[in-house]
Amino acid sequence: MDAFTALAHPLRREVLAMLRKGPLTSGEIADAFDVAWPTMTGHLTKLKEAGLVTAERSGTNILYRLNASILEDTAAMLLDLVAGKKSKGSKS
Amino acid sequence: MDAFTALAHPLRREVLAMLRKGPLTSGEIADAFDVAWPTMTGHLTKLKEAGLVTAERSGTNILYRLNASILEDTAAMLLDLVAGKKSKGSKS
DNA sequence: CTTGACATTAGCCTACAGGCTAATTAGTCA
DNA sequence: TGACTAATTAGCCTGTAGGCTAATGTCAAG
Repeated sequence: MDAFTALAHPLRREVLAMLRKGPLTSGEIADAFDVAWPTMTGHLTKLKEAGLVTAERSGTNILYRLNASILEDTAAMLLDLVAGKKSKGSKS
Repeated sequence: MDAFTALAHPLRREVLAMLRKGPLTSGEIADAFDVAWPTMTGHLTKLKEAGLVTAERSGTNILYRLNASILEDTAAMLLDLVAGKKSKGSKS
């Protein structure tokens, strides 16, 4: 799943906003929203596939962490649509 | 349809890129892609609902025009997710 | 190795996106 | 008016996103 598609779902954008403050476990994220746990796992998997987050085990928990560079890249692509810049993909 | 969802489809992003250079008719847009005319109308309608383009009659033709401010706004929301700014709707 | 908590996978269901063809509306011109 | 062109609407079909429950895997503790 590409970043644009991943960002299309409001819940996934809210998850990203949560992760801004720091990494969180799947349980903490799922608990913050009114969805079943497997549903949240599905959203997190899509965010991971899009490269917007990274996952890392921490004992029994799994920490999800925001990957800011992909978001910045995606925002840059949007601005390219407006400004007509040709530069693509050259990041970090 | 919100802007993020509208941007999720690659063909719609390509249409926006085309419109960067100036307004085009539905026919010109449909002709540039390998899809049936009604299919393109559907995409254009979604872009219009998202506020990303505006439509205006010009004789027998209908001109579609890019609405840059919504794109800029959307890009700003993405950057907000990264930077942690609370301000929304900051314009040029 | 069994138990208990955390998280994902599997399976199923409903709704809607996205594509097509055919029919309809809107506007121009003879 | 009638005909022709441009674009949309209507209707149908297929695939997949997004939700749930139930089952399974993974790790720490005893």
